[in-house]
Amino acid sequence: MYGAIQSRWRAVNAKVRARAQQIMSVRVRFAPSPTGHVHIGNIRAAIFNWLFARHEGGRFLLRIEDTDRERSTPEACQTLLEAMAWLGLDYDEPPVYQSTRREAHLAAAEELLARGYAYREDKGGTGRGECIVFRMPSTSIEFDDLVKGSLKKPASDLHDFVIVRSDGTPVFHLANVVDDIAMGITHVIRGDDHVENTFRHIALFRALGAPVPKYAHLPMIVNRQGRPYSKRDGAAYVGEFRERGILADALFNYLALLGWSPGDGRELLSRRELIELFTLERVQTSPAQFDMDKLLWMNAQYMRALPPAERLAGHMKDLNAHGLAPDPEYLLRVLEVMQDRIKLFSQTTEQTIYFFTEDYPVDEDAWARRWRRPGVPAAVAQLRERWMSTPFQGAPLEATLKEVAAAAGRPPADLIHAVRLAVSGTPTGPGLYAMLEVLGRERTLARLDRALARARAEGYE
RNA sequence: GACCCCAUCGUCCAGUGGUCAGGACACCAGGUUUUCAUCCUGGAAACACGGGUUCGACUCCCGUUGGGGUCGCCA
Repeated sequence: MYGAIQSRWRAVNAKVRARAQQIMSVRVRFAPSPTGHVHIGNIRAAIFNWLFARHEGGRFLLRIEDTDRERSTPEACQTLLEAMAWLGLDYDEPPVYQSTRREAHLAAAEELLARGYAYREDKGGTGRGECIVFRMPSTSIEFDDLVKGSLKKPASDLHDFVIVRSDGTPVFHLANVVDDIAMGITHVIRGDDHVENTFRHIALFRALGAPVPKYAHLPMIVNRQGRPYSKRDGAAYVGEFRERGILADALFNYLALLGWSPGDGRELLSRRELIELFTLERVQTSPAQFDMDKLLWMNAQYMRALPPAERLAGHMKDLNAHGLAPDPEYLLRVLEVMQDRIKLFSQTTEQTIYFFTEDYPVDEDAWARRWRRPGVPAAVAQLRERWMSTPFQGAPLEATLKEVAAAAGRPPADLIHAVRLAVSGTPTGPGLYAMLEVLGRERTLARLDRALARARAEGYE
């Protein structure tokens, strides 16, 4: 008997909890205005919203605030959507285009008017006609910011503001709040630059009879001078990072760590781990300076962890973009000897050009430095003759070089560097013998012949 | 100017009254290597300043200084 009551109570209780859960379920949104490029500060806000939603098992929504018809072109929206997709910021409901919600915004304004929360006015007698002004309450407004703590504004600092322009279009504040209500937003996670707006927004929520969401204001991403990071400070838009060959996962990981950390020192975090660890409580209160060096380092970590096929594709793409289309098998061998030397896909061609064409740049200073040494050209000439019949593999090539060097009474390094410059044009790169193996005998000998001829022409011997 | 926010190595973060103030990037040195990159080892490097509170402050409070944000019929 008692057990039955208890189990029934448990069932009811579970139902109540489930219902409460449904009502309270987290709903956040990213609400950018499409401008044709997506700033890292904005996308970082999107990332935090996304992580929060995923961590809480809530929903992440997208609202495109395209009411500024000047900038909000279809292309700009497309850029935004592409950036989201590239970073894997998937949203749980179809995007809401704010420009389609004008009627709702104006209806809300009418309601505020009807209920005395707003009034019509020809502000300052500008002759522009009547606009609708929201009447701020005569009491102070206070709220608990999830990252900044308690924030308060006395009534004396709160001023009435326009919610519908004299041309009949709704202003940002009105549209933003009306849409947040319609979308059932429970948490507003946005940039620091919105804190002042929050007091107005809270007043609007109340006047509209809607529950006020929780707020979390993120510190800004700044430049070396502590000012908001802009395109003048380097890559600032998502598209630029993508073009430079930065991996989406690396950028995501790096941005997640700008203003937040799990607290245990871990930095290389998978998406899964980020979701699991993310909490607003651990969000930093002070601004963070963007550090490209660290992003580059992180990108290198992600690159080497990439599945081989994806790595190959990434490098191939850059080569293709430069008009090169090497055989995948051959490219694979090149990458094998290049090891961790390429840190960005976008630098592939630049660093491996000599593997694919005879038209590669030569570091003139290094070339002269290596070839002008007396006896070097002659020794290389001998080496070239020996290599005609040496099995073209690392060990024998190395043995031969050392023999020739010894016979010429020179350290092997002298020949190694001279040969390196001759066959690759650059003083840096993979181990010489591995490089020669990939290049093959024919190309190697031809390049040595050219170098020898050049040395002769320049009077080196 | 008014209102608000912020303040630990060069940078990003740990640190929530008692620590030799820790990690990462960058930097420097050494090792590995023919070079470069990687990798390994080591090093230099910070609590803005001044008052309190306390037996004891990087940690709490106040002020100063410095930086930033907001003050639109932009979003």
